Amino acid sequence: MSAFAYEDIGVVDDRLRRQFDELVSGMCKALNDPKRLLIIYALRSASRSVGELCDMLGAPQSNVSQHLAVLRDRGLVEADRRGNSVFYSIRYPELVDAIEILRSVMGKEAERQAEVRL
Amino acid sequence: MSAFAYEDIGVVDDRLRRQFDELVSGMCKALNDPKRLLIIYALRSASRSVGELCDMLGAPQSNVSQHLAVLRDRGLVEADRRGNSVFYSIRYPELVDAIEILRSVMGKEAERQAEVRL
DNA sequence: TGCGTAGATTCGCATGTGCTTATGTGGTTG
DNA sequence: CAACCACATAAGCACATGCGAATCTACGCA
Repeated sequence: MSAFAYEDIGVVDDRLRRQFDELVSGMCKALNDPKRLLIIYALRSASRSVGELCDMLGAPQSNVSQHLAVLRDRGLVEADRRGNSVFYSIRYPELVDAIEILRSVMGKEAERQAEVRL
Repeated sequence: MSAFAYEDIGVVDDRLRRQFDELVSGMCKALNDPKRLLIIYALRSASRSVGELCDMLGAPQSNVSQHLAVLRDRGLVEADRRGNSVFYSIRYPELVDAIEILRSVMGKEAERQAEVRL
């Protein structure tokens, strides 16, 4: 594979590279955990307090708070204090769309793998 | 928050839980690395050999092969041996759509954070 | 002011992940 | 066959990440 092909191929430029670095550390990393996906899913239709999310997930409070911190620091969810509780809501509903695409791809891939095994 | 609220809230069932477990280990984990995103992006328009991808990413061959193994094991890319080289292509173009949604959300969030700092 | 509740944060640990170096393997060519 | 090429894989290390336990902070109320 000679260096002549470089022009045909195109080396990825640093701008795109940096953008994907940020994309991973900002969004993908936040979606890379089942509980965080469940949280986003739980907030899909309504905002919830931390206690409610703990009940829904069946996870200890500190754990849920830690996951919420990850989502909050990256701006994916919004915290709103009401009295003694803190209610969370998703800031970008499109996120759910992206997750749905991944779910659909996962479904197709599961089918394919089932076929292969025949 | 009393246990009475359970009926209003709804505990997430094990089915959804397992599905998100698989979603993370199957798809999200694969997308949780800048180089793997670059690989998918590079394969967006055409299939590429490992050597070409190495040139495009400017990464050592073993490293690229390892990333390709991650994508291949999860069925996100397809390997096709032609002579002495192996050409890879993406199996599900929708993946790029999902990535684009995340990119757009990242853009919005960057704007928002810039506003906050004013 | 003191107490109780809801939530956030810190710490230590076990586990996972990416990278480099080194080696193995399939296919082509002489 | 041997030499070579493109690629895959294994080993080891440095670093990140999720978790539970404990502690800290903010708010409401008597």
